[in-house]
Amino acid sequence: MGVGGATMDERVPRDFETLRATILDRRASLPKRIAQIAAYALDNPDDIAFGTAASIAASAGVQPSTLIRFAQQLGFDGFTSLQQVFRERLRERNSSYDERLAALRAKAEDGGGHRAIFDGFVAAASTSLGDISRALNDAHFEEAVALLAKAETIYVLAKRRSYPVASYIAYALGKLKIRNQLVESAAGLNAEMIGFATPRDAVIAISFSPYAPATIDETRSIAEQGVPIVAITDSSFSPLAQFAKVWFEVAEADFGGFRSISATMALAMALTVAVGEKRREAGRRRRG
Amino acid sequence: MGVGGATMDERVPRDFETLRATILDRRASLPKRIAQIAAYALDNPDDIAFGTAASIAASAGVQPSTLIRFAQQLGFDGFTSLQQVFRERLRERNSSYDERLAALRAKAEDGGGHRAIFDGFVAAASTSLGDISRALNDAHFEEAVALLAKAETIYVLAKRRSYPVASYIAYALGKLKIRNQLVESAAGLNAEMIGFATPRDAVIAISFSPYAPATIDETRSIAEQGVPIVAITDSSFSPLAQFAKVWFEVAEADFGGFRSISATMALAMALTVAVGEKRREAGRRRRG
DNA sequence: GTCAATATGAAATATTAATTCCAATCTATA
DNA sequence: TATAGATTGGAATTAATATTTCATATTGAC
Repeated sequence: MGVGGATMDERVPRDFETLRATILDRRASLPKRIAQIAAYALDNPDDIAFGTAASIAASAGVQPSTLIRFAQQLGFDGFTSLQQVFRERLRERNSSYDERLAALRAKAEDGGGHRAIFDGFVAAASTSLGDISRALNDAHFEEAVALLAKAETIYVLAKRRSYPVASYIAYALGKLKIRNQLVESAAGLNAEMIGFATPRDAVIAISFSPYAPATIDETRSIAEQGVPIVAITDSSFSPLAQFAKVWFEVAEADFGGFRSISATMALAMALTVAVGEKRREAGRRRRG
Repeated sequence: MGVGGATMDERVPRDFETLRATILDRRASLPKRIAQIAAYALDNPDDIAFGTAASIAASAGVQPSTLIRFAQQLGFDGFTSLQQVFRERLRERNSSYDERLAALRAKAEDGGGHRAIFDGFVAAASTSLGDISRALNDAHFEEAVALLAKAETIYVLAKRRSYPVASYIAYALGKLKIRNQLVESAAGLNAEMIGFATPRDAVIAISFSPYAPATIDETRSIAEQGVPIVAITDSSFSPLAQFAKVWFEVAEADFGGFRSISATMALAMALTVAVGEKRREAGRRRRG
């Protein structure tokens, strides 16, 4: 005591890369069984993340107590805390942007200037794009495109935060000469407008939590008329999903309480252009 | 075989996609708390993979027993076996991510359906975000924020392709309780609306080549009334630039003839939120 | 080859987490 | 509105898992 304890400098590796480096560094000086489990850990990190001490020890051909000794030698206070590092690694792989976002948020909060706000929104947008790129289901996309391509008129339905997306879709459809109807009558004639839709038409409905009641109601009533619906929403439990023939789940990252809209926009643009494309293909085929 | 026991049909989902489909299928018939945990599970699959029954239940706002009932309703014999499915998903995702990406790229290249269109828009959006992140001038941004923060009313001016951005800004300003006016009268009263603006107000004008003549005209006339203008446009030669106190040049990448809009959106959101922030700061200072 | 230090195996124990059970509360129905 | 059935919350119980302990084996120095 008093003279600077031996364990004082034993900095416990908190991330996988540091841990890996530490292990490789000490490799030569490790006793046989410890070395065995060390090699196993670096070769099968996923097993360490999910297994139990007993199951891992068995796979590696050692006793559970050896596994714990290994963890302790590295400075952890037991197997459980060593395992955290391996689990963290898996999580981070999936969402490496989350930390960056958190950092930016912190910076923006303690007065990092307004630039931090801008960076935050850019990061949120990038994250969202990455997520949707991974999550989008090809088959659903094709199905949605097919459904929309054969519609006589495409109705576009969205309020509030989703409205900009709807107005963009309407603009792009117009450019592509695809008949469409943005449901947004200031005069409160939405119900009448919707009344004209038939099963030969189609709907793109967009709504995110908290779902605008008007969007839900309108979607319901148009679905009851037998008009097929493509929904863009943020959870499979969204009230929109139950009415839709096809739906897309878009998880937008948020910054400062405002969610990004980039992933939704990218999806909307892709849908629109793909529908245009499909119609051209179909037209070509029909003409010969 | 033959007699078909009662539990025989209870096919337990062994992979995540099947599980997901099963949950969505039964969604409507699930009791409240079970539905709550079901929604949480699909929205936060990683948490299910890593958490303990107690921690997950707490995050989802239910009792651990509810979590177990949920697992049992799906045919698992307990939480632990349900969790296996979520863990398996993570392992697979990680191990095959690179392969999947490569396959995707290959497919996109030899015209593998409409997915390529989607990927193209995601790529365009990412590029645009990267570009603006590098190009944005901090000083200009601060200047624009300052100018807008002290405005009595913020007028938002945009047509056609830029209109979705304008509607988003108007929505966000409204949420932040900042007085604003979206100039978009269907009745053709834009000129009159603009007539009310004074030098104590401010304008956000957005227009990209080919510049909508109406936007240019309206921006000119409002500038002549001495109202300060922040412009978002795509070139320093843009007709908007000459009227603006501050302007931002946003270069959006395009795909298939359609330009991305993500960078503009990110800038718009950042401007809006930063203005809200600045007003709060100013308010705090004024009050003490 | 002997001794001390270190490492290992295996079982005992302590801890933590999953599961079950029961009373209380809702919900739909007559 | 009374009642049966379903659902839920929370504590009690049971199962599992990590950790400790101690006896035994191995290694290296003299």
